[in-house]
Amino acid sequence: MIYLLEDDISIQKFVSYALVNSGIEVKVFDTPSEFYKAMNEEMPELLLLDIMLPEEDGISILNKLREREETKKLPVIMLTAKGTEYDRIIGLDAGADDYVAKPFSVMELISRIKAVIRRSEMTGTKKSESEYTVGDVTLCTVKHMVKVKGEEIRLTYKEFELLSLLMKNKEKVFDRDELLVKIWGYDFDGENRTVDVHIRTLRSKLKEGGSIIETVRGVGYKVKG
Amino acid sequence: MIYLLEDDISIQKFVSYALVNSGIEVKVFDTPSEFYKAMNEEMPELLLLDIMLPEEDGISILNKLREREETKKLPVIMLTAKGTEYDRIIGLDAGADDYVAKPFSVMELISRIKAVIRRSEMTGTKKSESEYTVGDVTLCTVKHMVKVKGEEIRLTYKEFELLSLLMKNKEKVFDRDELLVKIWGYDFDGENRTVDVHIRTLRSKLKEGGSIIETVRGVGYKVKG
DNA sequence: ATTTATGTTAATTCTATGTTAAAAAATATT
DNA sequence: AATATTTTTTAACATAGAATTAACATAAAT
Repeated sequence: MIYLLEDDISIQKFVSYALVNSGIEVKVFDTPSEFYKAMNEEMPELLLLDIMLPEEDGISILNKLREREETKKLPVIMLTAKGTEYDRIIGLDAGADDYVAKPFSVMELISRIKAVIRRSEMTGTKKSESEYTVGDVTLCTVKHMVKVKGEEIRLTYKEFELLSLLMKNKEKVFDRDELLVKIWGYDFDGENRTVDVHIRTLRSKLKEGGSIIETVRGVGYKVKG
Repeated sequence: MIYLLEDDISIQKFVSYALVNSGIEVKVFDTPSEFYKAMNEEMPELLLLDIMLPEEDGISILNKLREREETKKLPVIMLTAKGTEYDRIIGLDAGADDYVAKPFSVMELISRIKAVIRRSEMTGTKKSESEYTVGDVTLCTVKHMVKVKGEEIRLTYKEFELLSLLMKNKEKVFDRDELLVKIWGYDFDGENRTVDVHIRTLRSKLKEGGSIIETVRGVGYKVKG
């Protein structure tokens, strides 16, 4: 779950659309007060924080977060308007994990988000959330590495994303179009049999471990539970 | 029950004809106001929403639906005119579950509808909606899996669809032609005894559980309640 | 007892997926 | 910038598995 604190509606929509379609859950807040309320109920994995906001400045919000023990290490990406705001941040900033200048592309944002989360998983103590094991196969999102019976397996980006999505949702069946949208992105318009080929290389690279990936004929693929 | 909000009469006819013939109930609305009224009375399983509408834009309707808690997760498929509208959607959209460009084929629409419903069953927290149990038999649409007394049973696509339809409507008798239309599609032109063979393999795969499927002589089949 | 509907089986046909290799695209290297 | 390397995608072909048919068996209804 990611929180987005942003008052510009068109950016809200753009970001939430992009993220949801990449399989990332988002909650959007217009105002700092709404955001603070939600923070007391559920902590997000990451915060996308606009600098210019009603009520309270983004930098001030970030400062407050960094003061409190619970939120000190919350990954934060700042959304900044190009040029104008950048200089100001440098002087005042209490340390966001990354900055993305508007306007930004979907792909850029997603890859930044993933990178920040990966880094923070590394630092943070919750090992539980970064490691998944099914049968002989262990996947570690932090190290971007997969092991089968202790042996390291080199996977490419797409292979890793695919295995990771399936393993994080073991038992759940994904149809090919769903996989394309979540991993390739909503704007990919290629053959959906591309998925099959990746499944094939995955299975073969995983060797004995490849059997955790099951074909559900007429539907798609899943990892057995 | 599916709702279709669409002002173009020829598309209304085309879609409702196609769906009704595939055993899917549809209610058609010309205008947003009629649609909103109906939404207060009965929630559909899914909404087919045209983008270009009188009174109010389809995207604006979708946004409103996504704001309200009751309709936040309503599966929505947008009907778009080819090319022209697509770009616009991407920027503004609050997240439809799928898009189908006009003109579309019946088969495509139906398979998209089924996929979206399956996926949405998965996401929703109501486990009740993705799991059905009758006697010793439990069916889970998300995992595409059936268990009898805890033991996993491997079913093929048609077998699964058949059992799933019967279990979701337990006690209701389906005649063979009805089953053919709902599972095989309106354009299947084969023997209706094909159903018998599938029932046979189902019963035998389900072992003791097979007894939940009853023959109603002279009519068809049902799952007992 | 005869007819009719359904159960059962196995051969045939069809389809989805597996598999491979080459082309295209992206990245790295010189 | 040019070249080499790796990754991704496409397309073609092979194969396993599922769907369908047809024939025969059995049980229910009249």
